[in-house]
Amino acid sequence: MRADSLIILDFETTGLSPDIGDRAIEIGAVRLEGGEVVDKFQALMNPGFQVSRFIADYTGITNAMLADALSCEEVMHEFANFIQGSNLIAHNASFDKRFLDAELARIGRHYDGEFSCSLLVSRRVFQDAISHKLGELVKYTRVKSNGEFHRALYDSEMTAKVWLAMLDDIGERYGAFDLSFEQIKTLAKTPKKSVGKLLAGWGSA
DNA sequence: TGCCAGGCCCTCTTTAGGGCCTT
Repeated sequence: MRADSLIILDFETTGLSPDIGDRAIEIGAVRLEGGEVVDKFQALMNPGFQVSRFIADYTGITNAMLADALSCEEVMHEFANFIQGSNLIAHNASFDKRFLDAELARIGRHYDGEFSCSLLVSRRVFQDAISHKLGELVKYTRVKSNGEFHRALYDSEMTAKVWLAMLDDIGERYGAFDLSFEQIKTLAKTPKKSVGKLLAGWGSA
């Protein structure tokens, strides 16, 4: 595992759960090293059935676009190669992890990284934010955006910028820099009221 | 921008209910 390589990923899907037949239709991801985006991955994928009007409207991904796309199986083999050796971040990671696990299980592939969640971390670091939706966090952190949300690569890029803004905020407020992935995972499950003490302790260590 | 599912988190809680997030 490369401690300095972190992949922020985002799926667009046909619905909310692979347990009821939903499939991935797009994957986007950026690789962060040393606080910089050093690589990107984006691909539409054909789920083998028509997506609903709601999903087409929500994502802008139409059935015509998917008709020319590679299959989920072909794309996910490429993506499995892309993420090997890196830890993973997603906004509301429980959602993306379910789809990643389901799509990789279909092709017999595995990944060796661990997940953490930018939503859970943001609820702890930005406790005064009115909302922790990705779009609202982009405004809160004053990240530049053209508003093209709900496409996988764009959302992964915005998540990466919010993620870096959170790390900057932790550094500025607590003097805690270069947190390890294990520290991030600890932060993501620490009770909100204990977060200040935890980060102050890391800052003075 | 949904009614689907599921994890997190809060509270008028824990033998539960409902809002927040993700598509």
